[in-house]
Amino acid sequence: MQLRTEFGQYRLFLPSTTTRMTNPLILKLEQRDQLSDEEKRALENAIARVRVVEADEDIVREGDRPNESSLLLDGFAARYKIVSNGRRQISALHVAGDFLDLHSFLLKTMDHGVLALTTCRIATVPHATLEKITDEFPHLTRLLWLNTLIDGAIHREWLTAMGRLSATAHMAHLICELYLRLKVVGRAEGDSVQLPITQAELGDTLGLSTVHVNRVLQELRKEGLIRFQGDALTILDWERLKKVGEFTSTYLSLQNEDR
Amino acid sequence: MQLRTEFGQYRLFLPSTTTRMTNPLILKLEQRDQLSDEEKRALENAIARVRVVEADEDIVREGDRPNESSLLLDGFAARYKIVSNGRRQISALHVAGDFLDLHSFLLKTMDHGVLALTTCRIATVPHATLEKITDEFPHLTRLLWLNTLIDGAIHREWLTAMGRLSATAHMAHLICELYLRLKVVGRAEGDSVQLPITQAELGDTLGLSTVHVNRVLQELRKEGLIRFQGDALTILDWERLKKVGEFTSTYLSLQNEDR
DNA sequence: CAGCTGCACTCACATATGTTTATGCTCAAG
DNA sequence: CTTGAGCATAAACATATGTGAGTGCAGCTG
Repeated sequence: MQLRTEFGQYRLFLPSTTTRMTNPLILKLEQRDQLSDEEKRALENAIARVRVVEADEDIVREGDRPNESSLLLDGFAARYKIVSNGRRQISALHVAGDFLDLHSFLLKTMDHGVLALTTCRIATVPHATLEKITDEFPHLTRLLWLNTLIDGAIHREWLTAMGRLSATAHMAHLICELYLRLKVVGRAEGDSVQLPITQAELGDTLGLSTVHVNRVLQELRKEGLIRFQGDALTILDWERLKKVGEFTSTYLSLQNEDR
Repeated sequence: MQLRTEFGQYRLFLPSTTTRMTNPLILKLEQRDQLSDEEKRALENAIARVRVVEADEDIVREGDRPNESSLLLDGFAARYKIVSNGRRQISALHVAGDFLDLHSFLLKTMDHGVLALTTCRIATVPHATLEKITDEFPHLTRLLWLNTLIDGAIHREWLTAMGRLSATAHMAHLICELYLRLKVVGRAEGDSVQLPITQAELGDTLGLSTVHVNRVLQELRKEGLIRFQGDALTILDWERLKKVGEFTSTYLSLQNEDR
């Protein structure tokens, strides 16, 4: 099966029965480096409480100065900004295991909002706890930093796709990325993932109109690259999809290394 | 003078005679938080050597795994990526005081190249030294982290501008940003900055063709918002330029806060 | 001072993507 | 069983931006 090759090299540690129970952040970090038991405990203990946010509600608002950061345990969320004529741009899509606003720990003021695309389970980590972690756990601090660096790498990749790829290629690129990111946190089943995102939301992500999103998706379907009905996205031809989207996964840092 | 209001609130510490001598990174960090003498010394000592890279040469290449990070002391540099048809996208522009690849400390493999747009003076900081700093100076570590977070915030802002603003607004936005960033490190003289960037490079930054960059610049000139001859960029009407570019400076974190 | 070279700038024309408006699903609510 | 909301889809038309080809200037270089 085509996907085998892509994933063989990442050596995913995904005991399929337990993944949904494991803290997806730990799952994600362990993909990139070793975590000591003490570090894992520090992370688990950092969670002050867990809350649920319903779809289409704001998780954080632009202008907020939160004193805690939100870790997404389950669901899909988006960082977004509204510009003058009411148009919206989504600058990041988040899946289980992602910190939604870890940067607010140091940036202080939110320069964008974060929205729940689906019902979201969210763990909150007080900034005071993060400060304590940075004082006491240098290695864990580096891994949290790494987390934000990967966000940055994804932003750069999106910029490139947005500026220099066709709408079709851009969409293919995004699909490749989301598929891999979901896979890493145990949210893929074979070649399929649940992707509960409307075409309008995809448009706001890619900087396209909904009409054009629709055209582009149909092209990818017609080419036999994907199936996408309801929430179920299936990759039909990974290699060709990668090629169309000019996708290489380097920027996701899916390698386990000492950091 | 119009600019007074915008800058009054940032309380810049810029003894104009000394700025060019001071390490611009320290200048930049002190805009955002207090640095102890010990921290400043640690930063100064982190510099292993200073090198000069000529215009149009690569500073780091895609695929590299550097064991040191480059701090730009003087000049202009760009992070870029080439896509299949030879088109190039610039995902970041860097000025004095910016780390060009601080992220390579933790990401390990460069997923993009960094290019000197002009002759660049570059200080190199070994990753081993950065690791030592993260082990011994938690607060300084947070400030370095902050540095990469601001890069991320700029990426998000560019994404929004690229996806949802017109070419003209996008250009205005970029000009506002560059002006402020140069001002913070003492590279502005009144309403003017030296901006030695060609229209082709601006195109690669904004995701536009050179022809359209030219059209857009002429529009901004015709509107009386800027003057831009040779390398000299002058802001003629800051308030209107901000409005056209829908620019707000929050994302640059120009506030001094405890971090 | 002749001849390049790199850039800014132009014009005519091409096209990818946006806009507007409408239709028809599907699914939940009544 | 009907209604309505939210989406995906469609077709016709509009436009912002790209493409290709060329001009002219300024500053090097020999």
